[in-house]
Amino acid sequence: MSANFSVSEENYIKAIYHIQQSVDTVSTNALAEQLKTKPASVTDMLKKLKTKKLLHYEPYQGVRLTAEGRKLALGIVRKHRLWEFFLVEKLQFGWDEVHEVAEELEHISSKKLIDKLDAYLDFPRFDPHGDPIPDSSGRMAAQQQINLIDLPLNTPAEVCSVGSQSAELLELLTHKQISIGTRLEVKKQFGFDHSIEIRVKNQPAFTISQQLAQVLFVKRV
Amino acid sequence: MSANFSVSEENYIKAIYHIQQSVDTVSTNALAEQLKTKPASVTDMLKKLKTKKLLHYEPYQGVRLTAEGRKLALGIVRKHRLWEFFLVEKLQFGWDEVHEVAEELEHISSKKLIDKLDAYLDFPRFDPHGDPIPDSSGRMAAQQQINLIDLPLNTPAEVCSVGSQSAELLELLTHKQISIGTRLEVKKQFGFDHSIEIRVKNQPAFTISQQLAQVLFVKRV
DNA sequence: AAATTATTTTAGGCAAATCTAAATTTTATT
DNA sequence: AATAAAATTTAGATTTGCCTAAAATAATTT
Repeated sequence: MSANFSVSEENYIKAIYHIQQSVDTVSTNALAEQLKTKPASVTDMLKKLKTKKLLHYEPYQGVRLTAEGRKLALGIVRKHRLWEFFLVEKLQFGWDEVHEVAEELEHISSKKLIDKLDAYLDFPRFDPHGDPIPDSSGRMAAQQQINLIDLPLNTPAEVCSVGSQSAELLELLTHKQISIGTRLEVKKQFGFDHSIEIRVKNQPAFTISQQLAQVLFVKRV
Repeated sequence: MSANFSVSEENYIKAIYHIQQSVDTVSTNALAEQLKTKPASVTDMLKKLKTKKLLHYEPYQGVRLTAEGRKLALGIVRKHRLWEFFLVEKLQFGWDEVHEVAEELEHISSKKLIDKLDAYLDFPRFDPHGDPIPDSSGRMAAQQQINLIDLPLNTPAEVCSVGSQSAELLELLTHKQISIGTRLEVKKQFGFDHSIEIRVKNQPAFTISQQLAQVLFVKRV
């Protein structure tokens, strides 16, 4: 039954899946940038993947995965995250050095392999970055969000929710230029007042209070 | 330093390596058959691999790996056999169902991965088929040959050497249609006279004496 | 030694996945 | 609404790895 796709095709499907986490329709340019290729190449591949019914695509209208495409994407994500878990848990890799290797391993096709690996690892639900691992039928836990207070030092993360909607909080966030999607790392933690020093992009680091940190939820990136 | 080769290139190098175990120089046809491709395609690839200095090749003269080619081949063999060991030992695959999956895994490029896997498996010296696993510098134990007497029941094996050259022995072997390369399995062992019943390919099983079995050396296949 | 057969190489093409440059369509701006 | 800018697609090439058919070379047989 389940067809056989090239590494390239799988990478396109995976990239579309990831971009669709934040926008409904994926643009040719966004895909080209993500895949480090040229827009013209993307167009070619989209036409091919459309004939394979993995995505909805009309010229100039962007692209969305079909149910079948999503299923394939979840299979690849499952493999990627299980292999990452294996590398960290069993082979003692650091969680920050597993991505590249998993990018290769995720294209190994044997379903039996991945299901046996899953069982061997005792069906982990989150990978070393905190991202949920789809089970063999494609279901997975909601995105794991952690409190900024609990984010380890020097771990890239992205603000994904804020624990209050008060005007005062929003004013403070605006002033600090923090919003949903802001990427940051914690550089220092001060035990005295539990304040933390964070760094956004390449800007200079600055300090935020315990009270503020406690209402910010992030996911590792 | 170590360059990056395509899956196809690696498969050619590996095939040449294996064929060179029994003959010094590998013919285009032999390679084509092993790789399930056409001789013309082989010629193309040989020309390419020659420019990469992985092999010695002159038109019509067959091919031999260079030291560099051999090193690459040993790296691939190492990966293949370590993954096979992993699949059987940790993931509970049967030893007869790991080959295909290992054919894919052997092309994962990370050296760090394979060295960590090696350590995790506690540096095994033989894979589940009894073939030796090269260490990280390419050294490996001699081919594991065992006496036919010691071959477990129902284990496919191949005759690889004969412990005597006597005419009488050769006559007997000819009559039983056993030669180097014959594939067989032991189906029964009789304690009374230590004779064993063996089966060659799909032919009916037949019995051979203890004396004969003792001079036949096989390797698992 | 000549002729036949088998092996190997060359020549010319094809499909996948990419690229650059040019044309087209959409979106944004005046 | 017209124009400028941005995004996207088309057209035409390139590379890799494979193919078939034909030519060249080597090996075998008579």
